[in-house]
Amino acid sequence: MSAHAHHDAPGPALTLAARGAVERGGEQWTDLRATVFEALADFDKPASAYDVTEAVSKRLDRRVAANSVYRILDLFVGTNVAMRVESRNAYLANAHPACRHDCIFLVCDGCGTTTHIDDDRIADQVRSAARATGFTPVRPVLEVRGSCAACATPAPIDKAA
Amino acid sequence: MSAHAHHDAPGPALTLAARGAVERGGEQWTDLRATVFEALADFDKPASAYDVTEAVSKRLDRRVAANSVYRILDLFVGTNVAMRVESRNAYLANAHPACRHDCIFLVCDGCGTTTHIDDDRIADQVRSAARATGFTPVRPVLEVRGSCAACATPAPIDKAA
DNA sequence: CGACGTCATGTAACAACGTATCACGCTGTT
DNA sequence: AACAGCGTGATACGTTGTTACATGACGTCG
Repeated sequence: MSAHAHHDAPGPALTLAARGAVERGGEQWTDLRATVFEALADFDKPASAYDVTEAVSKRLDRRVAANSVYRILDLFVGTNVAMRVESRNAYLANAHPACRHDCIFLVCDGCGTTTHIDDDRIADQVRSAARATGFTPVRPVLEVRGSCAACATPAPIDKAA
Repeated sequence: MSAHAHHDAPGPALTLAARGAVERGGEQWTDLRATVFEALADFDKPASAYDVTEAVSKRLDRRVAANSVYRILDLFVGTNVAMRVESRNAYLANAHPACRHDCIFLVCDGCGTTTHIDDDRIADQVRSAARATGFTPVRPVLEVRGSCAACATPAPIDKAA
């Protein structure tokens, strides 16, 4: 575990920002929520609710119920403190809880690494294309499965030779 | 935007088109596959693999294993005959198996109805935004949660009063 | 100070989604 | 007839997500 800084905001600052966002949403910032957030933020890939449950249980040295974690994760998504990667059934801490974008996730099918782009131009086009059909967009889900630069390894999906 | 004809191709023609696409993909068009496709095409909303399993079992008047249906659905997705709605864990028959687009799904959180837009302009932008970061896109997942015109009912997500 | 309400969390059970593995039967080939 | 390849059946398992209800902390109000 050497010094790898995958988050532009360092841990404590990020947690503080998250706390602010949650409280501005009219929700409390409890110890468990803090722990869940920190555990989530420590992953550098999208983590499933069960992964987070594991991590939280380890941190607290007691068994935490998966369903509490689900609730908290949902609350985080609702307050823009975390995001859900639909095509992976997994969650990611939001590095910028302050700004709400519709971000685009780039999900590597090889290693699972997920990066994101905030391209409001594209997101706006998607939203207005939706509205043009009489649909009222609430939450765009913009994800791209593929291979990251590292795993330029091809063929993640096919059924082998 | 009323009179909605969600399947421009009528049943038999659509099934035929699907068959063509599957066979061009080097796969066989079996009776079970045909039944699965027809059952799927009969839903006007995204259907879960289990919904399809139910429907197929009813049509054939015998119990079909969910896992066979999964295999077939995956094959359909691979041959562009069906599409998967990630944010719903559900599948949709593709009304145009002949043309491969990256389509955008509009998923109503109220009634579950899902329509789709084929906007290659947006899809291309998403793909190139991804490539710009060194990522190799394979399959964009473009979905929008929200409310359809009918269910203009607001508040699909919140936790109630 | 005690009754009560509200909210976060725990517990247990369950439902939904997805995959692995091995067996069986059909079809085409030799 | 033997074999290989493929599609399917059957069974089991693992993961993901939800529901219902109980408990405990904390604040308000009588």
